[in-house]
Amino acid sequence: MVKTAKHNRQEVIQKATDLFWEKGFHATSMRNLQDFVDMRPGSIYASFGSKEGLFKEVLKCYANASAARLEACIEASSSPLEALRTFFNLAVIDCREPSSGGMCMLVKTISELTDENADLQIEAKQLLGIVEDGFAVLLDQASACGELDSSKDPRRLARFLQMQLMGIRAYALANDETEQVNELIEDVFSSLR
Amino acid sequence: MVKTAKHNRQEVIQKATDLFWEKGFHATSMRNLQDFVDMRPGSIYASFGSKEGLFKEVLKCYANASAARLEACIEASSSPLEALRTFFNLAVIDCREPSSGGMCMLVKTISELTDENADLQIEAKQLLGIVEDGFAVLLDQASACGELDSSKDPRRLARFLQMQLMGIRAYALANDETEQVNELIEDVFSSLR
DNA sequence: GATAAAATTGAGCGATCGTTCAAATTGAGT
DNA sequence: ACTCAATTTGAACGATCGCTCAATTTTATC
Repeated sequence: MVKTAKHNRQEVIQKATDLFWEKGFHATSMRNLQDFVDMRPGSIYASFGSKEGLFKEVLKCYANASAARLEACIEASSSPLEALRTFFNLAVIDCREPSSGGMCMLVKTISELTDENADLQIEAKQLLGIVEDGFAVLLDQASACGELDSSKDPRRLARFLQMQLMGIRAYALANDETEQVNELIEDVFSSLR
Repeated sequence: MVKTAKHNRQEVIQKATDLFWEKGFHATSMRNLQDFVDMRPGSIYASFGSKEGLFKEVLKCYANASAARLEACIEASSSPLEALRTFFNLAVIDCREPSSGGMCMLVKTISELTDENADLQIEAKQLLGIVEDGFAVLLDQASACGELDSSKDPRRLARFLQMQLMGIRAYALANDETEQVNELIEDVFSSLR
């Protein structure tokens, strides 16, 4: 027998992601969430325990989706660097669709939260590390197949790329000129060579 | 006759900056501010009109201070690129002192706020533009005095640098390894040549 | 020192916050 | 159909939100 619960957990998390991503943790009220996912407070608290609990679950799903997208870029591309390039383009496009909040949700979370909610901060930092690890693996491959100057340290390059992606998505928030943002991606990847 | 008001306006704004920068707009309550600047609500509202009004004034002062710091870096340096390098180092150090919020306050603001508070968003975007203009002027000089390959477009390079600075400060939030952050600055400036 | 203007105070407004829980509803096993 | 556990509901809790304003204190002028 299939799941018959009125609210599919993944759908709820997805909707909560949309809202949290756009408005941030503090500016999203439980009443906003109740309306948006069409659940009453008791149900939400029975499922997720607290606003923080729901948010933490949202962060995990978001990071999983990011890792999955990077994987998809790899399979759709013929080389490691091309995969990274595709991933960057996707991230910036996602950044621009009005439904999303713009920046990487993990960065936005780290930026917003303080020592209150320390556990959420730590969670977000760890999840960012996972994505960076994915970059490092790809850059290792790029180095191995000669697509990248093998004298460069892949781990350091991964940090460099992670930083640049954060920068581009932040910059895109403040500057609506799509062409200029695309030039930034261009500049990043030409600086790799 | 000198100003004898109990609360110097600039001091109040500076304290408010510290609090807003660290906690963000939404997470900073008026009661937090009342305690921190030691003023009662009536006084604050008489001076600044609203929480938004105070925040907008804080943003302006923050941007002015940034521009002034860039100017100071220019005077303390012997070349345009060296001035930029000093400015980057300063920004990242400021980023790391625990009193401040870490990221550039303007980026953090744009990241946090939504269409509610649209005027604050617009304000922050414009102020960011001013800093970028400062970069462009410096890069123009660097190009003129041969410190920079004159085939490169200074405006585009200014956007590139602005993006990188955003990226580094965001990255520094998620990664506490000072050495790795310094390597990032290294990488950015070596990619300019 | 009397007086008027300016600045500051703090109790408290209505609204909203995250959260709880007794009651109502639903779904599976018999 | 009946039962019982699981799920969902929504009114309501105390706390806190941004903010107001009559009352008080401070300051400037004479």
